[in-house]
Amino acid sequence: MRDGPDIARIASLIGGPGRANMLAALMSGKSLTAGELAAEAGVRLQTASGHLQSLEQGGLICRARQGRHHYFKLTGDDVAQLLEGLMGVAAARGQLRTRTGPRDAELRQARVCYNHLAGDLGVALYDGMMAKGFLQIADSALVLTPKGQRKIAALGVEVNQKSRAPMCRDCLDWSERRSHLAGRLGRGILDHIYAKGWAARVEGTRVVRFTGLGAAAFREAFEF
Amino acid sequence: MRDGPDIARIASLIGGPGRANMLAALMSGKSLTAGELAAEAGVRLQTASGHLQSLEQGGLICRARQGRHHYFKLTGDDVAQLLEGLMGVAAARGQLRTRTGPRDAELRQARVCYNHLAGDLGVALYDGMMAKGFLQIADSALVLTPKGQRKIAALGVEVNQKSRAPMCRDCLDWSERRSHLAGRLGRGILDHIYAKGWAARVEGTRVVRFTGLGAAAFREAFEF
DNA sequence: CTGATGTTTCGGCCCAGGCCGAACTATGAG
DNA sequence: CTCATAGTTCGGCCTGGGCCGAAACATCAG
Repeated sequence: MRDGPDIARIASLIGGPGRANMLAALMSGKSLTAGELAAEAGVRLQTASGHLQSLEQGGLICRARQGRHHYFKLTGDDVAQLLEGLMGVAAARGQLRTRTGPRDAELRQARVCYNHLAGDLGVALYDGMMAKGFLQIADSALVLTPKGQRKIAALGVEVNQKSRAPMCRDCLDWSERRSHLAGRLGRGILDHIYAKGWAARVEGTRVVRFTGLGAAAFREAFEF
Repeated sequence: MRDGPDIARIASLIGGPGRANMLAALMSGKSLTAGELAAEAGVRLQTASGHLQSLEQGGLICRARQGRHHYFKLTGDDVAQLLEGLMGVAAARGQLRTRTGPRDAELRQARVCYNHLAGDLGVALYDGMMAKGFLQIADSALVLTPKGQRKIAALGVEVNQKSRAPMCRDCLDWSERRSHLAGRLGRGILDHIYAKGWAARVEGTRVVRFTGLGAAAFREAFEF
């Protein structure tokens, strides 16, 4: 089977433990510097530098130089989705890195999944919007109902209209085994959460930490 | 970033050139024996045997013994989808294995993509069903319209109702840069094509070879 | 200019993993 | 039973790639 695109190159790129950790870190959606990524991956800077070059050359990440810093991010949604898929398969196969710690609880509570909200709260939001009739599954595909559209507009959630990415997409959580909301709307809602000051990212992790009031306001706004 | 499922193990499993070739071969949807897979990957049997064990242990493929043959197939749609995603990213990054030959033309014409039809003809079918109002994109998600449901029923296409997989899904071609139809319906249609004798698989490849009459009947039935 | 910080390049060590030849096990055909 | 075919296990060779220390390069702050 010598036909088709070269899967192996890309997969082996992701497959190195160092590079995989870096990519996982970049799933936060933020741009990170070489040093930060080295720390995430637990390797020295030189090693990281090499990996980052490989990933860049492979087209999985791209680099923006700013002064003496080099910021890296995933090249696009397709890469993020691929990594998500990998996590899904890995999780389904029980390939969890057995490590439960204090940070873990917060991660399960609310974390960022590339550009949208995941974790308990993400799942709750999804379920709530489904129950209230804002979202609906039409023929196994997720749709924002007219009622949902009005709700979103009323709340002032801004959704990127230009992107060709799907409006709603469900994204399978590896911690919960349930769906949460991704796609342009998922991103818009997370941005809205930040903008309203309901929650903030915990530096250096994927944890999204809600304030007490913020969590309440969030639940009230989206009625779940 | 020590949290989350262990991406690296799975990715590196796919990343080995030998194993990647085997997986690509299994994307045909057919079960293949160890020997066939060894040939596909271009390695000796002993090597293949080792790889197959790794893949099995990693949960990407499963084995069915039948006499002295061991048949392997992908464990599920999620794995196939993951591989598809990899192909997509690889193709988008221009990582095509530059190899054009006589077989290539047929592959671009009509081939199997795990369990549904891809290639020129697959894309044409998709476009046609869209144009005729059998399929529709509702909020960036693919839906089979009532009209489409009647059509499918009239043709006698059998769709697996039990599976929880989506009814319609679009699947991005790496040869065309366009969508074709996947999901339960995509599978049902391909089965229908075989059942009607419109086309048959070319042994050992992903090529789907239509007969002259078969191609005409296919186009007429689905009105494209 | 000098010094501090962030990143890359170079050279070398080392080991995991790919591959194969040869021998062994299982199933089937006669 | 014997022979043939499909697959696995074992042992060894060898390359590729991961990682690091040291040194070079780049950018900024004085």
